Amino acid sequence: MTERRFIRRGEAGASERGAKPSSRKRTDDKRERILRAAVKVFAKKGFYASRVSEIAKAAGVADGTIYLYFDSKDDVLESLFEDRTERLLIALRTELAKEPDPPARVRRLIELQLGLLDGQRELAEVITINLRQSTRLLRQYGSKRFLEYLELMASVVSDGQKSGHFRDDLSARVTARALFGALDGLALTWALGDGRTGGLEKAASQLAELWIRGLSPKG
Amino acid sequence: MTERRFIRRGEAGASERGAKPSSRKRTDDKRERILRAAVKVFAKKGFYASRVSEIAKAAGVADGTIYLYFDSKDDVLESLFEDRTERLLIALRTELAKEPDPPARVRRLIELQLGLLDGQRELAEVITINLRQSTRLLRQYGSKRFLEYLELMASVVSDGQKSGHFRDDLSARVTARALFGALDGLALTWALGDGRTGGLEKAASQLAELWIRGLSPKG
DNA sequence: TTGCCGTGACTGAACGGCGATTCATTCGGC
DNA sequence: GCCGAATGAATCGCCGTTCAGTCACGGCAA
Repeated sequence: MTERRFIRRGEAGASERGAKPSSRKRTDDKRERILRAAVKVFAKKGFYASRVSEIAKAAGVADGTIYLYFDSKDDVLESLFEDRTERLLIALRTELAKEPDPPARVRRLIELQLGLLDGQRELAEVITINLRQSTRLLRQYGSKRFLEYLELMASVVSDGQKSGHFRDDLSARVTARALFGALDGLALTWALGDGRTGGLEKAASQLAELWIRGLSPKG
Repeated sequence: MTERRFIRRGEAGASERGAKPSSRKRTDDKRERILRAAVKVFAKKGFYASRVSEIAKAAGVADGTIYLYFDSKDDVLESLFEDRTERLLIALRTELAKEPDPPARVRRLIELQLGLLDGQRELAEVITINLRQSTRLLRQYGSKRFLEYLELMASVVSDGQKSGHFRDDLSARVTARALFGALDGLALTWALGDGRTGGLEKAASQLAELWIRGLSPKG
């Protein structure tokens, strides 16, 4: 018998004064709390070495509670990706729509992707490392969000080619994959290394310079 | 876990240092056979989903035999990586030593790394995916072979900067990480995708073009 | 207002399967 | 016969998942 009672409801942070009276709904912020805890735990130990009980503990819920919100441990990881990648894609699409100049779009793409991870070392670690933990997840994603992502990058390149801003002797798809890899690799080494906020920012700027010149037409 | 490594003199391959006459009677090429089997199995199912018994079966040995050559399942992956990366590093160093022209060295680097994987889809998969499976392995490697590798790449860049062949407004280290990422990402998508022999070759050529121009000085 | 239910979110100890590792035994060359 | 290599069935600890209970809350009747 544990003595201490768990704080039921999210109202621990009492700010919810006049909020929903329907407090006991399962749709609390519990799900999000679990996801956040999962990021921390997965980042620290990796998916397979992480115990469901650790996530539960970090989230401040009981082990069983996790299964009220997710089907399985796998599902936690999967949902995490789904959720975070979705956000990233939306942000990218919105931002890129505002910028017509191809070189500037490439720069924006790079800055956005790295900028979103900067200051979120743990998330960066989960995304760059754990994505590859389960082949299943990767293969599955390989045909959904991930490809969608690559597609977005490739379109930035091919648009630039069509308008004559970029050389056209390169496959947009290959270029996109390489760019994705470059960003991913940078994020990975950063996450495993110092992981200091701001570190990625400078790298982003340099990388943009490099790619823009690399893509420039011969003239 | 285990820090000590038995170097069980699997003299099948490496005619490296101190080529000992094959005096070991029973120490066949078993070690190498196990490693080869591990590549197949890991590539197919991923490290964590692979069973030691499966590797044993694929290698044509008993489960217990694996523990005569390796400390643990982890050690199999680690040894695999150690072994294969070593070969790659040696090949790269040898080849790069022959080539003095900086742009050509970059091209060579790219062609070699991708060329070695081309036609070895399974190995590519293990290296690009499974390397990230255990954070432990990755972190540990992060300070050994992996850094050695990045160092090599960075030196190609900084040498070119010193001689004035490359622009010097980029950090050689950042550039190296990005290049590594680009190669890794290309290999990854290739391995997960069609994985056809020859596919990487064309990509390598394009990537080289891109990077060489990206690194070129303002001119 | 008070007290009594019904509901269902939440809990966490216990279960059960699984698979890495072990080790008593066998094998085969010298 | 001796010795080390090889075997593979048995072990055993671990951890994802379950589920029988707990209890907070809101509703409702008196």
